[in-house]
Amino acid sequence: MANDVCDEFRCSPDKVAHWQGKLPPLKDVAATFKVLADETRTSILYLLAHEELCVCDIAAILDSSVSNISHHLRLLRSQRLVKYRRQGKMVFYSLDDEHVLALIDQAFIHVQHKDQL
Amino acid sequence: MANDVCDEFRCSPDKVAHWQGKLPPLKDVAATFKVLADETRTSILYLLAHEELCVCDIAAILDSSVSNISHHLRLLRSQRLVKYRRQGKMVFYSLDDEHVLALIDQAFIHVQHKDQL
DNA sequence: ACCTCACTTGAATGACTGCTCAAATGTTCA
DNA sequence: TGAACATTTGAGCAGTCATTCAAGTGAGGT
Repeated sequence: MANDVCDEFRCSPDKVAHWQGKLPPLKDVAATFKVLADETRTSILYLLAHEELCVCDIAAILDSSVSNISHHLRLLRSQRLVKYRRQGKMVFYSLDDEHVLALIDQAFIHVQHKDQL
Repeated sequence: MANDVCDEFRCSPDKVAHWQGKLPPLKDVAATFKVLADETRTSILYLLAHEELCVCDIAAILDSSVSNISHHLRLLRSQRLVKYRRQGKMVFYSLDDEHVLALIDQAFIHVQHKDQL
């Protein structure tokens, strides 16, 4: 006889019932965050936000291998976050979706808010 | 003698030199995205954005185990994304940082923008 | 044609992550 | 005190991920 039951009938049946099938498709949202959840990739996006760069440039700036950067760019392409352009032997990458910048900025705000505690 | 060298002196030395030590600390930003990069956790945040819930409620709604949800809540707490309040035997969780909602909304926008291609 | 170079791709490996089970905490009630 | 219950915690396991290495494309120059 408690106000907040959590036995047999599982917690608050009303709340549970209220949410049945009402959750939006957060799978894709999580997938988007998954691509951003890597320092190398956020760095690439940060760089491309300022200027168009070739794979070799990015690798040199981030002090990583060309192969590794190429793998990451492949992931970013799969989520339509970056686009590329061939010029001779080189491939230049740039941002495909400006929304991503807003995402990164927002994350920055959170980090600052978290640290000032 | 090409305009866009990418040998010996590594691509465009000017661009590379320009970015030396100028990258902001994106490690924390990536860490924030890492916490959001899981459907269960984004679902938890989405739920808590609407109402305060106990662990048992969340587990029932998301059709997962209490133990699993508790593990995820621990992660969310470590990033100061949720806060908790004890009431008797139960622990009620709620959002600690409203900024996160803006992040999730922004990710939603990107997903929609990505799909309409 | 051939060689060179920028980049991509695939396999292999070590590290990390999400989930589950079992045991431990902490709170309420008898 | 002791039993019952909501939650936490730790260990273990399977799957995923980031990085490296080696081989494969594709374009330019000779």
